[in-house]
Amino acid sequence: MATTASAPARRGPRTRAELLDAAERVVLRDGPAASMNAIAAEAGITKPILYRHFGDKAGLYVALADRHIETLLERLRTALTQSGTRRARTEAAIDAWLRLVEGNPALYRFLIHRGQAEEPQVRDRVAVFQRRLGEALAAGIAAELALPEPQWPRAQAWAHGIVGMVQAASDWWLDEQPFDRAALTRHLADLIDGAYARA
Amino acid sequence: MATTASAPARRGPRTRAELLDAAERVVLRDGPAASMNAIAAEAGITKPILYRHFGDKAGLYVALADRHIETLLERLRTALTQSGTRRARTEAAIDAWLRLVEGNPALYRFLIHRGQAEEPQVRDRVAVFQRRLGEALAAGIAAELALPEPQWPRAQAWAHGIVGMVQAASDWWLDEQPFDRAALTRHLADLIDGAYARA
DNA sequence: TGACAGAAGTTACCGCCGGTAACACACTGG
DNA sequence: CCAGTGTGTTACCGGCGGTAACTTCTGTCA
Repeated sequence: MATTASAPARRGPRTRAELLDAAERVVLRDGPAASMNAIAAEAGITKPILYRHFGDKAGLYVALADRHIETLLERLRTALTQSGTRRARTEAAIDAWLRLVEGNPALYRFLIHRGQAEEPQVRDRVAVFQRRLGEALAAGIAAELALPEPQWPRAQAWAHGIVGMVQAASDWWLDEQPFDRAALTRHLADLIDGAYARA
Repeated sequence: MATTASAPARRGPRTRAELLDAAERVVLRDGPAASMNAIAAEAGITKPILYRHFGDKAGLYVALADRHIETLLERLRTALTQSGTRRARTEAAIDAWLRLVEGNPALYRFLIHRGQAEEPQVRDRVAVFQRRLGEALAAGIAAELALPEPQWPRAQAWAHGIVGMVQAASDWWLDEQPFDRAALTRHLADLIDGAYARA
């Protein structure tokens, strides 16, 4: 039916990248509840091929996330190691994150909001991303403060906390938008800077 | 089979509380992926009764969450309004949260970690809890700092950020446990207190 | 050129899920 | 005695993630 003479429907192999493109389109359109059938249809193929490529749904989602995670981690590391004041580094790192959030909320929700969850395996593997963010930030903080190794756990606690802070504030801000991105960056940097203690 | 003469299997009505008890047992045992069938079986009944009581899975989960949310919110409000130093209030609020996390990780994951998610309706309604935490904290901060109304959004940004901070730090800490609860409380209170800026 | 290995892709199925329709049984009040 | 109401059941629906088994195409090498 779908494959009449007028629609040759390519028999050749799809590349992994093409499949991921299709999957991304569907996920960004339907949210993380996107079904494997829908993704396969979007890619112009059927389910078993997806499973041959990615193993299971978790594998597909991880592959999807990996395309963006490295980019973002790199931007954060750049922000964290740039020259200038510590405050500038703080703001640059937060802003790198908020730009992603503002520019593509659907992608953000997919990446960090572990939207799918159903299967524990998916939750765990996607949660890894948040952990990697935290570890990257912990390294940045330890370097920033020149902390000796015994104090690393403290830096880790702070780092994972800060990642969660920016993430939760992003969620709230996406819904409410009471001010622009730059203002949120400032407010969060203020908080990390100890503005609450001084207020 | 399961209902032989030796097991009369009660024909009388189950109360809503009994059903919630059973649901809670299953959710804490199997995680948020617990199926309605499993919950019904645990309660000694069958699915349609659950649906008569709670409408759908989201309804059951909300009812389940509501049993604990008010308690926790009350504890937080108490901590936020107690007398003493600001630092003491900060630590008391964080510690109230961490006690729940440490005392019943499974319940914590269910409440805050929006584990289920599959259906958007469930996600949204469960996410409401985190929002309420944030709003309660925002009120506390606005009161603490005697902020005029125009500055409330700033307090909200901080509050929702801090809620996320404590939550993310809890997640990490539950897995790693590099120090005890009191130390985590101190570290997080330090961060809010501006220790990073002073370091 | 042609037989063939193997990748690419399909159909058809499995068990389970959330959710519902339709029916069976007890208990009460008129 | 019987209707009505609430409690429970069985049996089903469509759709999900995932898989087995088969077909069809394509490139390779004698």
